[in-house]
This record gives sequence, structure tokens and C-alpha cells, in this order.
Amino acid sequence: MERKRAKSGEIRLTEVAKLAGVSPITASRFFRNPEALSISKRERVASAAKELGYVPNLAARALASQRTEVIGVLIPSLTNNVFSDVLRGIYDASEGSRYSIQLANTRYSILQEEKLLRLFQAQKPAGLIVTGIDQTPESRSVMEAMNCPIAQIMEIGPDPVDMMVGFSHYDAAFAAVSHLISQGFRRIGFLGAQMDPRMQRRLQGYRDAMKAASLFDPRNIVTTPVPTTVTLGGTLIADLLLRTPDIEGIVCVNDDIALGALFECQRRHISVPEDMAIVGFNDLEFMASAVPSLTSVRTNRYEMGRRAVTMVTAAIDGNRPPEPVVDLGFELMVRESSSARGV
Amino acid sequence: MERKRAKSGEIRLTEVAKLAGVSPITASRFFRNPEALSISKRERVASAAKELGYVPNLAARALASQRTEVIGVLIPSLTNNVFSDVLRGIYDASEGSRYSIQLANTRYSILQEEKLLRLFQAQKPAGLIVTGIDQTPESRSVMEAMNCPIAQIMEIGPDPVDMMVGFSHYDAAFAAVSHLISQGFRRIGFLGAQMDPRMQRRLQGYRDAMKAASLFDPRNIVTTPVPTTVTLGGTLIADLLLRTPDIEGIVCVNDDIALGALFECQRRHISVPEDMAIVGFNDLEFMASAVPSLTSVRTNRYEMGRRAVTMVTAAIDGNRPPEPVVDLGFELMVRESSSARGV
DNA sequence: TTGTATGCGTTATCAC
DNA sequence: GTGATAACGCATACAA
Repeated sequence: MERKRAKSGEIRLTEVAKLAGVSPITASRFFRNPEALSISKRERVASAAKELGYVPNLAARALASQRTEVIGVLIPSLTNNVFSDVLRGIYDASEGSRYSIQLANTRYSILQEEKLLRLFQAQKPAGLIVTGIDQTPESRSVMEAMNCPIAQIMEIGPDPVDMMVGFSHYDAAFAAVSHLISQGFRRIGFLGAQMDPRMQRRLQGYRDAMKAASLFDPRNIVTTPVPTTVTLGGTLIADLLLRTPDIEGIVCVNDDIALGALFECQRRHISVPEDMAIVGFNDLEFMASAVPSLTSVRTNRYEMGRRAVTMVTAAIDGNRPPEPVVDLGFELMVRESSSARGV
Repeated sequence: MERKRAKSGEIRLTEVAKLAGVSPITASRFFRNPEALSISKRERVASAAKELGYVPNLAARALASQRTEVIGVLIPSLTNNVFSDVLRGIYDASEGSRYSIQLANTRYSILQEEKLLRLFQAQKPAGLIVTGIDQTPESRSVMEAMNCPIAQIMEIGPDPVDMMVGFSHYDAAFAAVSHLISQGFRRIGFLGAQMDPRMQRRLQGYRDAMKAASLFDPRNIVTTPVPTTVTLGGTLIADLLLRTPDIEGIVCVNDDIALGALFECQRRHISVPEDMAIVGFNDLEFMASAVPSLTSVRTNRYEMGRRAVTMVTAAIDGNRPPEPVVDLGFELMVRESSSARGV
């Protein structure tokens, strides 16, 4: 008839309260809202907790309060530099708040995303950040059932689950192509890898910009679903040169591809931009220091992560933004690799 | 005298059990160990859970069982490519297990690391993975109090908190320098950024290798605590060339610095390797496709992450490795940028 | 294989 | 500002 269960042996709130000479609930309040206590009790609880080395039990807290202070984050890749910037923004913003980040990796799989969303659901996060706008219907219904603020990031679109922070990949690619055209280039190719939905929209921006200038030729598009690498950029431009050797410029789906293409041009002694203009996408740090420096579309990845967190945390506190969809835009960073034809 | 508290409104195990016509504990067993149930009950619980859309409450589970299925991971940076590879290994390995990863970012601050460790302590993770071997005494005592398997990664050293997977940064740098010396280079510089403890050990490897060959000259070392970028590589080699214009080769603390140095050489029409040999560290993917291709020290970052997880999960299950410290070594990838002098 | 009784450590509720 | 009481939803221990 002993107690049925071993105590964990850890210091509990009750012990702290006893040593401080207060009730457990008073001690509990100390950790959540110290100002609610009289100064004397505040000090007694503080020193008792320190003396005993009290560590709160988050599981008990979550169970009793029916909430957590976790923001779940779903991203498709950890290797891609693009997401590390977003993550940095997310972690930076979370540091100023009382929320901690729980990160999960979907590996560009919307089924994996579904699974992870269910896992998050079981944890009752206070908020959620998901990448992109191409969730499965099943995923959407899980999100809607989660009953917490949700931010979709990286893109914007017409039908937010809740909130959105991103930019138009279509517009950005359209602008990149238009820039090359305005510089006097005509036969402009597209190099794409890892053709996820965002990349597809970039490709569509390329297509429409080329069509608008009556320059579209499907032979100038080379894409592969294979994940992006610098080396792959070399392979892709090699493919393109086989098909249409008279190509004058390329728009790359991202900067790694652009760098790989540049290296391949160096290898073949094709001068950039005289014989080949190159435009990248994302404006990773190295683009400005390459030789020649590489033109790219700068996106506000860090800010995207930061804003997602601030929007979600504000929404948790009941302060929803006036406009649920935030367009962070983009900026074309024009550099040597796309100097005007014949200049 | 009504109930004092609003129920969450969510489906609980009890509801599932009731619909299935079994006791709650039987339903509970279904989710943790379905094989323990008779086939008929197994099916009834399964369909009841599906019908009600049951989502287990992880907080309740953690509180009742006194454990979680979370492995905490502490890394110093999300932006650094090196860690994205490690993380990929960690996430890949965790996917095969029942554990989920909780990631936290120390930003190269050992004080931040201390704070995060306390936060993890409150969550009672099943295991822990921390980067490096330079924790504060306070951090070490928190880790020792956590009473779960812990793997230190990226480095190996004499005094593991529990387990270790890594390699010797000192030996790797020593080998890189020795390689350049063996290729006939004599005036060899060192370019360093983000001089955290691992980078310091690389620098020490450089120093000792140069001293062993009686080639050491402190003027050939250029370092900065500033975080690594490609652009910074250009700045550092520019500095070095100012100090010792007759420098023949450089060992870079990482590949970004090496790439930046290469670009700067291109800009100045210094031929690599004829007038300047370059060796990087980490062997990121782009090193092989640069023009000229860049020599680097390959490290097993992915495997490091993977092994850390398998070691920790095995230890959770009581299967500790025979040897707590695993040296994954390194491999010098010799490429064009360090071809023998005068060849 | 299944069920009963009980406890995990905390906080919500209401009263003082 | 403080405290008594009763949950929160699940798993452990033990018995059957």
C-alpha cells in the first residue's frame, strides 16, 4: 500500500513553496508574473528556487495551462542557403519573445509536411510558420483545426490559411528577364534545378517576359528536378550550349546555378558578360564578389523570417495585422555580369 | 459546484476508448505498442481514433511517463553551410527513429548555450547533441544533471561529457599545411575569420606545421573575429599581400574564405596556383567546380550528425558504444589550386 | 491480454 | 495579494 509510483526525484514547485513559506500557487505566480507578488514573497520564492535549483516542468505546465510557448516552423530544406537566412530571422525574432522555436524539415515533400503538421498538432504550438503556399488539402485542414496563428512564408498568394509574408517569385523572375532584354540581349535561356513550386513560378515569369517581348523559344529552357548545386549549374549551361550555341544570356533559378554557370564559362573561355550574360536569384553574399560580379534578384529572406515571427506572436496576443498578406518585394541587383550588350 | 475548469474540448483517449468499447489504458497501449493488443481490439481502437480524429496530447504523455521523445540539438550557427550538413545528418537519422529533434542556436555564444541548456533541462529531453567541446563549467554541470545521453560533435577531445563524434581540427590543418610544403611552397599564409575555438585549433595546426618545417613567420597570419563571408576572403588576402607580398600560398580557415581569396586573385590577375596556391577547409560542394578547382580538407559532417543521433538513441535504449569517442577523420582533397610549385 | 486505482507537477477557478 | 481545491490527459504499477 505504498505509493504506486516513484517520484521523479526532481525539485517541484511544492518544495520551493514550502521552503519559501508560501502556497504552491504563489510560487507558480512568481515564475509567470512576479509583479503580482508582494516584494517580500517575491524575494523569498526567488531565493528558495535558487537554493533548491528548481527547474520548472514544462510538460506539467503545458498540461495544466492547455498551451505551450512553442512556435512550430516547417521548412523544406536545411542545406539551402536561402532557408538559413530565413531561419536566422526567425531565431533572432524569437529571442526577443518568450517563445521558443521548434523546427521541422519537410525535405520538399508535401506528404512529409502533412505528417509533421500532425506531429505539431499534438504539441499544441502557440503559433506556426510554414513555407510556401502549396500545402495539400489535408494539410490545410489540419492547420485550420490547430486554432493558432499561422504564417505562410516565402511566397504570397490569394488564399492565405491565415497570414502570409513573402514576395512574388513570378514578378521577380519577370523583372530579371526584362532587365536582360532591356540591356540588349535577345536569346536568353533559363536554367532551373530543384523545380519545386516556387521555381516553377519563376520559370513562368521567365516564359511570360520572353513571350511579351516575342523572344520566347522553349529550346532555351533547361531544367531538372535534381537538387541545386554549383556543379549542376555547369552541367545545365553545358546542356543549353549544346542545344542553342548562340545563346546570349541566362537567367538562373538561383545563385548556385549562376555561379556554376560562371565557372563553366571560365572553363570554356566564354567571357561574361560579353559573350554570356548571367543573372542569378536570391543574391547570396558571394554574388557581389565573384569575378565578374554577378547580377541577382535580392529577396528579403531574413526579414521574412523575422516578420513571420512578429506577426504570429502579435496575433497570439490578439494583435492581428490590418492586412494578413505582407509583400516584402525584391530588388534587382545589377552588376557586371549583365552589362549592356556591346558596351 | 460545477466543474471548476473548462475542458479543452478536444478528443481524449477516454473518448476513443469509450467508442471502441475498451478501457482507456488499452487505448493508450494501442498508440504506444499496438502488438500488445488482441487483433480485434486493435482494430476497434484504430477505427475509433480515426473516426474521432484523435490527436494525442504530448504534454500529458510526457507528464505521466516522465519522459519525452525529443532530442535537443545545440549548434552555433544556422547560416554556416558546415552546420547545415550536420543538421541534415541529424534530421535524416532522426527520421528513422521515434525521436523528434528540437534545435536551438547558440550563435557562437557559450553564455547563450548555458541559457539554452537550462531551457532544454526543463523539457527533459531523451537525449542531447551539443557542438564542440568548449562549454562553460556551468554548462557542463547542467549537462551532467540532465541524466540523458549526450553527444558532443564536430570535435574530439580528452574529456567527453558523455560521448563524442568528430575529428581533430588541429590534425586536419596540420595536414593541409604539410601538403602545401610537400608541393614545394615555402611562404605560406593563414587566413582566418570567425575565430571560434575550432578555428583557433586549426590555426594552431598551421603554426605547428610551419614551425616543424622551420617556415613559421607570424606576419603570414591574418585573422579576424568577424563572421565568415566570401567577400571577407578577398579582404583578408588583400591584407596579407600588403604585409608579405612575396607570399606563395595560403591555407584558409574555411572554403568561403578560400573562394573569396580566389576571386581576389582573379581580380588582380594573380594566377592560381602558379603565383598563389590556395587550400580551403570543409570541402563544400563548390570547391570542385571552381576554376581552378580548389583543394580542401573534406570532413564528414553529414556522418557526424547521423552518428550523433544513432549513438544517442542507442544509448537511450541502453546500448552504449564500446568507445565513447568516435574520430571520423578527414581527407585532403587535392585539386588544381595546390599543384606542385613550378610544375 | 486487459483493467483498476492512482499519480505525474502544474495552473485555472473562485474565494478571501 | 494570497490560498484551497480541483482539474489537465495520460501512463505506471499491479492485479486479474
